[in-house]
Amino acid sequence: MKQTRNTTAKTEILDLISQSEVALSHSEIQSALDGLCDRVTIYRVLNRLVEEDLVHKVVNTDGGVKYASCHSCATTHNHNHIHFSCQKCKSVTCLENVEPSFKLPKKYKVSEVNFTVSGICPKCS
Amino acid sequence: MKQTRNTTAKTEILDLISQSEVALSHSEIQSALDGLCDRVTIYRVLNRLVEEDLVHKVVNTDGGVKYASCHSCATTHNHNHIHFSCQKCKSVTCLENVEPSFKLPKKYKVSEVNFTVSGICPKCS
DNA sequence: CTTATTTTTGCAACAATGTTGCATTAAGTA
DNA sequence: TACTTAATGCAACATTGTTGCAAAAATAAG
Ligand SMILES: [Zn+2]
Ligand SMILES: [Zn+2]
Ligand SMILES: [Zn+2]
Ligand SMILES: [Zn+2]
Repeated sequence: MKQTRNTTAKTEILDLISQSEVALSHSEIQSALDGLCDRVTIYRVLNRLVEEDLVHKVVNTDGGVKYASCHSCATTHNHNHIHFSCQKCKSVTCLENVEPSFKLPKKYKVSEVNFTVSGICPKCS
Repeated sequence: MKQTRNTTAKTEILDLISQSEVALSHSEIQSALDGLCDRVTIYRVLNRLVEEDLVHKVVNTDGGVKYASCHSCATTHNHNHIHFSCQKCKSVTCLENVEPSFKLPKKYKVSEVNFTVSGICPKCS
């Protein structure tokens, strides 16, 4: 297994995501970093962070991809909660307490879920 | 309100999607049509089909977008069912009978959902 | 059937997002 | 300090989706 190193880019990006209330997209991160590193580096760091389970990926209802930190990972480590996507302010929020229940036909083997709900968030209504 | 016309492209594309067991992506449709019309036309037809509720859009766990026909639309017309994305054969299937239940905090107003589960489908296991 | 009206289409150009190869830089370690 | 290997920057490319505009096709009207 390969090693992983702590670089400025990685630290800064993880800090940004951890300290954000909402999930962040690549382009939002790029603006926030303001030239600290290259676009490509951001993509690679994000992949690494997901790989290392320090961050999780959220696919929005419009297909856009955002990243959020795993606040509850220390204990349970699953990312089965719902994400809410506000159509007004475009924010994507983890609702870590909301885990939907569903029953698939037996033969399906589940390894990952992505539940996104869009509408109007509390702040916008 | 504007009219809508029945064109060859629209008919062919709707047929393709209706007769498919699995959800189809733009590029899959393009290959199947084999030059019948331009890429751009396919995008525009797909948007129209979604607009007219003849087809629904599925955003996969990897962010890819696919389209599926609405078999149950005649009666209930909601697209709240789960979609299953097979990591092996890459197929995306509507599980029209599986509607997850979940409870959001009161203040959120829901207008659309996208539930995707990925793993291994029956055919691949 | 012919003409008129409005939607659709094709094409070219553009934009956004993500990936890859390769030489250079920098982190961790001995 | 020097060495090894991961991480970065840069350029180039790939995919997906959008927009403007002139030409073509579908419906409606005569
Ligand atoms: Zn909002
Ligand atoms: Zn989350
Ligand atoms: Zn499969
Ligand atoms: Zn479906």
